[in-house]
Amino acid sequence: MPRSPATPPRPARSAPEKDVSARVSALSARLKARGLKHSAVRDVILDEFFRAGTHVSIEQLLERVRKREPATGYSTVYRTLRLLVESGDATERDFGGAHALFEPADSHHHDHVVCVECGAVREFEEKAIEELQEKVARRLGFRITSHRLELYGLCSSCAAAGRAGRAP
Amino acid sequence: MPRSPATPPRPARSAPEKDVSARVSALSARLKARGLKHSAVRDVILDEFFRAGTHVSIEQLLERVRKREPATGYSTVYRTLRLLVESGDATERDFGGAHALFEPADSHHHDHVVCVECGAVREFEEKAIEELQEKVARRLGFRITSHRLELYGLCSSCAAAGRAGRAP
DNA sequence: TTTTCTGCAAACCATTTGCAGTTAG
DNA sequence: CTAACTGCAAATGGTTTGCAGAAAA
Repeated sequence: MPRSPATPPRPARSAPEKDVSARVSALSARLKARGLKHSAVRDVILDEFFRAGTHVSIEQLLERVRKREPATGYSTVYRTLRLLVESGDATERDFGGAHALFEPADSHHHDHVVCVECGAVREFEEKAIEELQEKVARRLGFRITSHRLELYGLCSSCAAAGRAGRAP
Repeated sequence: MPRSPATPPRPARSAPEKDVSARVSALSARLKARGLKHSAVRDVILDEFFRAGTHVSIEQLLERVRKREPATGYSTVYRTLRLLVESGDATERDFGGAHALFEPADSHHHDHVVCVECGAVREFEEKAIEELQEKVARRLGFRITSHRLELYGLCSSCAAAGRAGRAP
């Protein structure tokens, strides 16, 4: 039962202002077309979600959102994220930790490397691996619809920290 | 949130008698050395677990065990499996379904292909993929300690059934 | 007004654990 | 007799859902 740290310390890249607001308003329009209503809280959730740019848990996102909308409840964030997943704008990931993590759904497929020490998540793409997966599937007579590839280990910082010990 | 069927219909290979009993008694001895006691119920659980030969959930295993030891409780199976995982004799898997699945820990590493229709699980080994994973890790500065690769799709039977429709 | 949104609290549910009685050694 | 084992029932803990009031359209 691998347990990943509750709060990945490394903030990672965050999306540039323009990208985020454009994305949010486009999405907002799409939601409206679905007959859904507009709301301030939801806007903040969307904004913070796409601004985070990394894999965030509901709790982490809630924390960010509450800085702007203090009364926000867990369920609202939960339901909004669910909405995004259903509309295909977010992807739910389970890296074995306690909580599920969510990330904006990019158009391009990618897999993940997860640091078991600090929880940092990096993405990668390796065409050759995908091809080999297809080959294996063919060999076994399977028609693959999706896959899941995650590498677990130590990121360079944590590996270095480990070698050096934790002395100040 | 992928939901895999509760009861994989395909029984898959089951280990030959001799292998199982040998394995069970060896394990039993090892447990005794740990200061643990011998018990009829536990023996049945071990026997059924290694006899199953495939990925089984606690519930599935419990069902088999109860045919021989009707009074057996869920927690006992749970605790025995936990014991096996800790001793390195079993591996816990999570293919996204409701329950965790367990399989005897073989010495050789392997990955899985899972049929999303019937829940069948096949194992495979692809050295080339492992090597590419190492390459990717090196590129990103990670020291990999483990990984997880699962292919999801339709097995040949389910694919065929799908093409033919469900007519009798 | 009507429909959707929200926060809160309760419900879910697989998994864990506490407990008291049973059993192996 | 002591320590481990067992079944049962209750506790956990993240995730979902029911509900009544608030807010859009």
